[in-house]
Amino acid sequence: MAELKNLTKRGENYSQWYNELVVKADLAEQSAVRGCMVIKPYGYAIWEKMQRQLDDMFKETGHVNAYFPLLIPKSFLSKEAEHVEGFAKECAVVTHYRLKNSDNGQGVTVDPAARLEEELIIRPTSETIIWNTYKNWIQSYRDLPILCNQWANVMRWEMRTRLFLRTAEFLWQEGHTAHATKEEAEEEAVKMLNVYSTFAEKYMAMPVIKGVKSESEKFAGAVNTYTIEALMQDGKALQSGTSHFLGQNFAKAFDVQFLDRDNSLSYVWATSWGVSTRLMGALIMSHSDDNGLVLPPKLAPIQVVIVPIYRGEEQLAQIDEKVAGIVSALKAKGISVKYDNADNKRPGFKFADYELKGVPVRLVMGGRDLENNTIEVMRRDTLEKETRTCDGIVEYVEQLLEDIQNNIFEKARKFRDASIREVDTYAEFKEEIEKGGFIYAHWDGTAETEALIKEETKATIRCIPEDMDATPGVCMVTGKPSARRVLFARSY
RNA sequence: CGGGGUAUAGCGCAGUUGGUAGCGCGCCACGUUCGGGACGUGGAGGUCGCAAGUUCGAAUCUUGUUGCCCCGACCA
Repeated sequence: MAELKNLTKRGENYSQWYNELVVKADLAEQSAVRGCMVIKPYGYAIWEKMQRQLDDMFKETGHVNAYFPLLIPKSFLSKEAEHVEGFAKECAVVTHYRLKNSDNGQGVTVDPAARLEEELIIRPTSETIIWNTYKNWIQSYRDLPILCNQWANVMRWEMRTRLFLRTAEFLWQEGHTAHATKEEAEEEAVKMLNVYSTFAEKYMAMPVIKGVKSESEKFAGAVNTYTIEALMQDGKALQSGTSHFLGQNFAKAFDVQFLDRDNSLSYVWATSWGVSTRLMGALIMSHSDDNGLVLPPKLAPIQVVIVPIYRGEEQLAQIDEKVAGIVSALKAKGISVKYDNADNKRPGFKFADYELKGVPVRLVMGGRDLENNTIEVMRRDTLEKETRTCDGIVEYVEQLLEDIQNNIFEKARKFRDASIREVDTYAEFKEEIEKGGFIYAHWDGTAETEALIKEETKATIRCIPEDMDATPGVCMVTGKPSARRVLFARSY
């Protein structure tokens, strides 16, 4: 059992608070392997719920799952110029295929005789290996579209890592689609971005801003990168999912052409899109409070926990019996419920522990309740407690879970909305960016200005948002014409 | 790769002028407890990161070395 007390307050040191929370709530821990993470059963249970929901949504939009190799020949990676440029600096490379006993008799060493003729790259993303494969799958327009997704691990050798937010190895899904027309591919990229934003808002209860990345922030090898950007409680933005319109870049790099209806040969149009275990970090930093995690009911592995308070085994037996009916009725409604009658922890400990773990609803039954046919109900989002009659408790809890889901979304949305400010001068921008949140300002559209702003303020263009005011103006830095305001923030 | 820390029990730490290892939490056993993080009694657990050196004697001093953490550069 983790040490539960003395979780750092959120305001003091957000970074430290986040780290402690992840560890103490039993979600994950640092592994012995550099930059890698062990996702513990409780954390993985949340990820599994995310996976299942996303997978359903992919299926509904016509996608199928497949699996491609972990290792990518070096030559594949270098076929698309921008792509290799973007990823080269963070690739782990396999150079040998055999070990041998060390000469000094201690342990094993890499056998120099077993050097690979061509090095293999541990995938940082799978576009190249997949397009090398799609080449063989596609001859005619009748083979299109291809709508594949894969659930996989990838590896990016990051300098500095943080649990869930940036680990050297991470789990994700990556969709890779091939289309006959540009329009269809663009539509696909937008469609999947919408799947992500729906998932974020409806399931994670996390409001997001949809938009397009600037030229310098887009994916290496993409024509356009669509993104959902969320705001964390410390005022920093988090890119939570991306969908790329790849144009014909990878088709040209891997020579994937198809014969159209009119017998003309053309290159295939592509998209790719992904979300990762980073969403776990997003979830944690969107809702948690000083008592620990706050999980949206739709993703909570345990939605309802029931704690008995008793004197003596006889009373416990009575409570067990009374609770059993409630448990089975809740389960019948598809609600996941845990009855914790372990006798080695006292109630107060259990209360604190389940709050730390973000369980949305807690029911408590003690001797008084047994006499009165009542039960205490506590909701995690507001920490409010009330004692209610047991009659109709199942329906009440069912409704309460829905209320909590909506409430934490609304709370996060209000926080996010209040953090978006329009700014017209660079001086004002510099001042406002210190306060965190999103700044909506005019920019002349050049990479130079963007780089200058990043250099001077550490703020980046998070996206050119889809649903926000798009009237022209003048750049806050250079005074040159600006097509529209864009969204700035400091980010993870 | 730069700058700053740190390394002693599973975790968090103390250890004075060099004298042979300690505290809290956790863990195990038993008992009493149980409406917001219980208590008592007993117990298990450490070649003090690693390697040399100084010394009668090193967790402590010297040199080397390695790991980890924080701050930058890089990024989902």
